Amino acid sequence: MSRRALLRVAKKLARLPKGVPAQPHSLPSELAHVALWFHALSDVTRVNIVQMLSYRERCVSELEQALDVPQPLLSFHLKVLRDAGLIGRRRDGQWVYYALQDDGLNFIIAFVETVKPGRHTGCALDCCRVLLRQGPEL
Amino acid sequence: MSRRALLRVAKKLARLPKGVPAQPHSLPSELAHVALWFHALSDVTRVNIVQMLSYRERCVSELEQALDVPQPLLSFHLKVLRDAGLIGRRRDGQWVYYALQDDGLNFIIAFVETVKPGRHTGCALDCCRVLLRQGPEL
DNA sequence: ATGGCATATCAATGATTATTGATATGGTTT
DNA sequence: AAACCATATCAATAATCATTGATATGCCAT
Repeated sequence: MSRRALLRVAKKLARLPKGVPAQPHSLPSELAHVALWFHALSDVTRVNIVQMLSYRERCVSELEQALDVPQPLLSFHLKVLRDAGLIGRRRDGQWVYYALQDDGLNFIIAFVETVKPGRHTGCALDCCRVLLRQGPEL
Repeated sequence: MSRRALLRVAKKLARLPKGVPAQPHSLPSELAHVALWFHALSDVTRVNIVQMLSYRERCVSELEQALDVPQPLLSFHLKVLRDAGLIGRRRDGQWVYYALQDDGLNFIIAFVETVKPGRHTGCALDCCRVLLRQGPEL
C-alpha cells in the first residue's frame, strides 16, 4: 500500500464517529456457504418446492403437476436446492423422490439465531462452524 | 383449457405413483415475500453486513472501511436489506446508522422452523402469516 | 453562503441466473 | 430388442442482479 493511500485511510479512520472503533472483519469462506443456502431459497419456485416437500417426499412428476412448471426447469431448481444441501433424493423404480434434509435447514436457523441482536456471543459464525464441518460437501 | 389439454393432464394424473395424490398447491403472495427475505441474504457482502451489524449498529463509513466495499455499492446493498425489512436506520448528525431489525430475522426463523419435516402443522406459511400481517410494508 | 463530508440515487456496463426447447440417460413393459 | 416413460443435461436466449462512475442531497463548520 502506497504512503499516500495509507495516509488517506488514516485520515478516514480519524474521522469516524468517536467511541466506535472499526471492527476488524473476517471474510471466512463460511460466509459464502451461508449466502449459498439463502440463495437456494431466494426464488419463489424453490420456496414453493420446499413448502410442498415439507408435507412429505415428492417425485418430480407430482411437483411438475402441482406447481405447473416445465420439467427441465423443475430439474434445474431441484439441482440448486440439492447443491445447497437443502434436499436429497432417492430413486424408486422409474421415479425419483425428493425430500427435505434437516441439516441444511438447521444451518440456516443456527445462523439467523446467532446473528439476532441481544443473543450475540462472539463471532456470528462460531456457532455454525461445528455444524458446517460435518455439513454436506463443505 | 382445451379439451385436448384436459385429456393430456388427466392422462398424466392417472400415471402418478399410486397412493400419493397431488397436493393442491397454494401460491400465495406470501411466498414471494419469503423469497424476498432470502434473496436479501443471498449475497456474500450482505451476509457480511448482517454479521457486522449483529455486534452493534454501524454507520456507513464504518462498514465501508471494514468491508472494503465502495460506498455507492454499499448503499445499494443496504437498500436491499432495508427493503426486505431486515435492517433499519436512524440519522445522527452527518451519519446514518444501520441496525438489525428483529422482526425480519424472526420471520425467517419462523418459516424455516415450520417447514422442517416432522414439525409440520398444516400449511407451512400459516405460522408466518400472523407475523407477516404486522410486518414492514407487507 | 461557501466548502467539505456522509450518504443516496442514477445511468450504463458486466456478470449471474432463470427459462426454453432439444436431446440424452436410465428404468419398465411388451 | 423395441417402445415408452421419468428425469437429467445441454446450448441458447431472456431476465435479473451486482458493480462502477458520476452526480445529487443533506448536514455541518467556517
